[in-house]
Amino acid sequence: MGGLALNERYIASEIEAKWQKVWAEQNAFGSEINRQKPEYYVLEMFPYPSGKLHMGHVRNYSIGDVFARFKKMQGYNVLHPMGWDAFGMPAENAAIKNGIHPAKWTAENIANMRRQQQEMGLSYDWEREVTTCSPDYYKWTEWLFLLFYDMGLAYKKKAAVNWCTECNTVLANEQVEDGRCWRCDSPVVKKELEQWFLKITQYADRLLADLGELKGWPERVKVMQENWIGRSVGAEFSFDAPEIGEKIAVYTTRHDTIFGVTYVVLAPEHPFVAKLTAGKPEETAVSAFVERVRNLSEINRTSTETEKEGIFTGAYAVHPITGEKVPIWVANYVLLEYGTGAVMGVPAHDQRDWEFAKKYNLPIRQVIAPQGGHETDFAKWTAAYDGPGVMVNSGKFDGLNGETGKEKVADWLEKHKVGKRRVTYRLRDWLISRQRYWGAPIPIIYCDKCGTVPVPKKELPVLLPENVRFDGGAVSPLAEVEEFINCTCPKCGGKARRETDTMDTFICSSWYYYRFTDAKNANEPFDTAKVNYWAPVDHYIGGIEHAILHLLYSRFFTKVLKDAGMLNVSEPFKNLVTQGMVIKDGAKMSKSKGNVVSPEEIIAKYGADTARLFILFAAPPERDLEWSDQGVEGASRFLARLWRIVGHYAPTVKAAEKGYDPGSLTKAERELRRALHATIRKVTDDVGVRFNFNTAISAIMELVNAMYLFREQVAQPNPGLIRETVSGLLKLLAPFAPHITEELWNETIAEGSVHQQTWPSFDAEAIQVEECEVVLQINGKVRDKIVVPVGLNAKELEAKAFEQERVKALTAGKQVVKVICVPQKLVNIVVKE
RNA sequence: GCCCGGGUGGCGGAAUGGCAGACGCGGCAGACUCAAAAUCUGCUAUCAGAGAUGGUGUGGGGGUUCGAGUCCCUUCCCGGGCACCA
Repeated sequence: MGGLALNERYIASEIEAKWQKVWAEQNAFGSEINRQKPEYYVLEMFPYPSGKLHMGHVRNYSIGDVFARFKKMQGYNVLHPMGWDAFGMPAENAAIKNGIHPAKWTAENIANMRRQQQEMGLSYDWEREVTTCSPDYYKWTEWLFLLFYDMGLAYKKKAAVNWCTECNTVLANEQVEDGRCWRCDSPVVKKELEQWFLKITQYADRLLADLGELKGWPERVKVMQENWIGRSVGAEFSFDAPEIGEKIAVYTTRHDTIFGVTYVVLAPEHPFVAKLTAGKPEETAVSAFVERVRNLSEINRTSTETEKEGIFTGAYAVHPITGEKVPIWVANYVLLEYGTGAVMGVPAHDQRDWEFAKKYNLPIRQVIAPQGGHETDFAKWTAAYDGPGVMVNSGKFDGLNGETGKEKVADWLEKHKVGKRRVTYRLRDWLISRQRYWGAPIPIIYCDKCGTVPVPKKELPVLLPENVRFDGGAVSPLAEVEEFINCTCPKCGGKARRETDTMDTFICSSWYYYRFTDAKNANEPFDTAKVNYWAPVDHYIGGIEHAILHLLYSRFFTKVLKDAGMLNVSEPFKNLVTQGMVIKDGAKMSKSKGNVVSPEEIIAKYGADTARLFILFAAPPERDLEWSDQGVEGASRFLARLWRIVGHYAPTVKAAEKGYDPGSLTKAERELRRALHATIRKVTDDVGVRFNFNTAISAIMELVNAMYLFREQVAQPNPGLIRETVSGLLKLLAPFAPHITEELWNETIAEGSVHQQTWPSFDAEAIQVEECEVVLQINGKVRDKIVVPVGLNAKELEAKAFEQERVKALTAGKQVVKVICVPQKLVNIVVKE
């Protein structure tokens, strides 16, 4: 041994801090545009600065770091930045609870988490760090809001919106889960408020269509987005309501059942309800019903369990084709926000309508003859039939197949100008106003004379005032700051008021990955040439919880920015990895369950390399990962094993000349060389193509095992081969365990940094084996194995198989029906008794 | 209800239609040691058998194939998403 550190035990803490310092001093992971190299942008979803890292973060960053380091070694110009999604409720809650200003609380948390990330040995370009709550960032968030405003994509409207009673703010649809707030889980109620929206619905078709381009996204994320956008193709047409001189528009996807309409239903909030009942005996009862439904919580209102309830308005509508008079009802199962807020009731062919009609004794009329084994006797039906079939009782449309019928009915509606084809989306516009302090101010001014006036771009940013009161009240803190509210109108110079709502923090995170490409630009959000060099993000890694939220918003932003000419990509993230959760004892780690393992403690005890290696080895990235203390021990043991074997060979490597004659190797040496090159091939494929790190690591473990066996067998190995093996091994492991490999590299090869090396390539000739084992099967069961020269063809192999004693014995006296020979693999002999 | 995942040893997990269980954990044994730890080596799906060996085995049932964890049909269980969206 060389009398170096390698004589001693592997102690992670001694080497990790040393190399982290060296890398920082050398700015080893800095990035700049270099058109001589292909670029590669690796990004992990930036965190909310909650205060300290949890295991989910460790997993997220470990995965990203492997990609970044691997691509860099492969010769790519890698961008791998990190930043902070720093606006949001927790900072404000801390202010209310502990009296710390959100800015201070956030800054302290960032400092701590950044330190923890550095202790993980992550290869970030810290020069590009962005913090969304910093004025030089949110200036551009405000600027982008104005861009949307100028493009007609930001508007204010009064609407019944989701209000979280706990957070005291409104929420977007995407942020309500099962009628509860996505962040604090408290019930959401509807509130009628005037709020700012972004017109994401205008991009619904493109957001849906372009999902097809995202070959590198997990199927389930695409499906979730598809469901969320919820495209449906149908028709809109009107029933005359002669009593009030209006037309009631309805939307349906089943216009082939139009002759089955026996009533029309309005949503309780529909504007015609009051008009239709005015002065009628039903008026009092209807308005009481409407009032009762409107006061229901979101959970009760939208549950499928809730019984269908309704009430007759006393008014009638005229069927556009038959001229028939049908009653107009109001019911709780019709939603104002979707379609036209009114539906046609076809109880025979819609289960909701069926239940409703049964309950209120409304007529049920069959207009579709079922196909495919369904009960054809209408009198025996116990539920609506919504399957395919042929139109009946439908006048001149009788006999048409439903699908054809839809087209004919739509043609008829369009020809007679009572309706038209229409595509509807479930997606709603994005509500972005938040009645909170800790967010980017919406740069809008209200003037009594000029109305709504955008803040001129040269006056940005609208800064958050520092001195505000945090009392947790229902009013946003900004609404109580007179100096903030009072301003002059940019148009007329008169007295005016500022908007006091701030923006949803998902706005800040919808464009941060573009800011990284030009993080310090003081004149615009980012330079177009720079963004076009790096974008899109080649590999994005984050949690599945953003399958819709952040990932949908970011896709929307990207399309708008493209339309604005600011960049030339239409999708932000080329490949997406949605990592699984880190669980322990069968449940997600959480304080309430008491099963939290602290990354800080693990790193202190075993080192960052062990933590990273374990978490990458224990499961493939997409799957949930069960935490195992013993598994961590195993990872640590492997690194110590690596340390010892490389330590053993360190003097050999140092004394070795570069290069050797492969022809001079002994059999055992050839075998080691084969193992090395096979490992290079496998790791390259697992990391670069399959994104499976656990199998890559197991392959490296096998190589180390092979080296131990080799050491037992060969006392005086070829030094050149040993050098090649140690060098290759360290390079392969470098992306996973960057510190120990750097240390060992420095103690053996000692040329620069292992992380600056070129990724090894395998030698096809080295992987060639002279002999291989072939399985001999009789009727598909393995009966023997033989070792044969690789070159044997099927015929030779078959002959060889029949020479075997066992084969002779087992086929004796039997008729050989067929023989399947797969060279280098197997021989299957099919025999008959 | 609809749509995605997923069910493989004691555990985490491997297997381009070709030896199921790589690698790791755990367990057992041997070497080293006065002894232990650490380390190194070997064994470790299950049943029968002293062993050679044979049978069984990837949630269940059926199918395609010389050959199925892998493909097809069907069914059960677990996880997730959407859901009064007309």
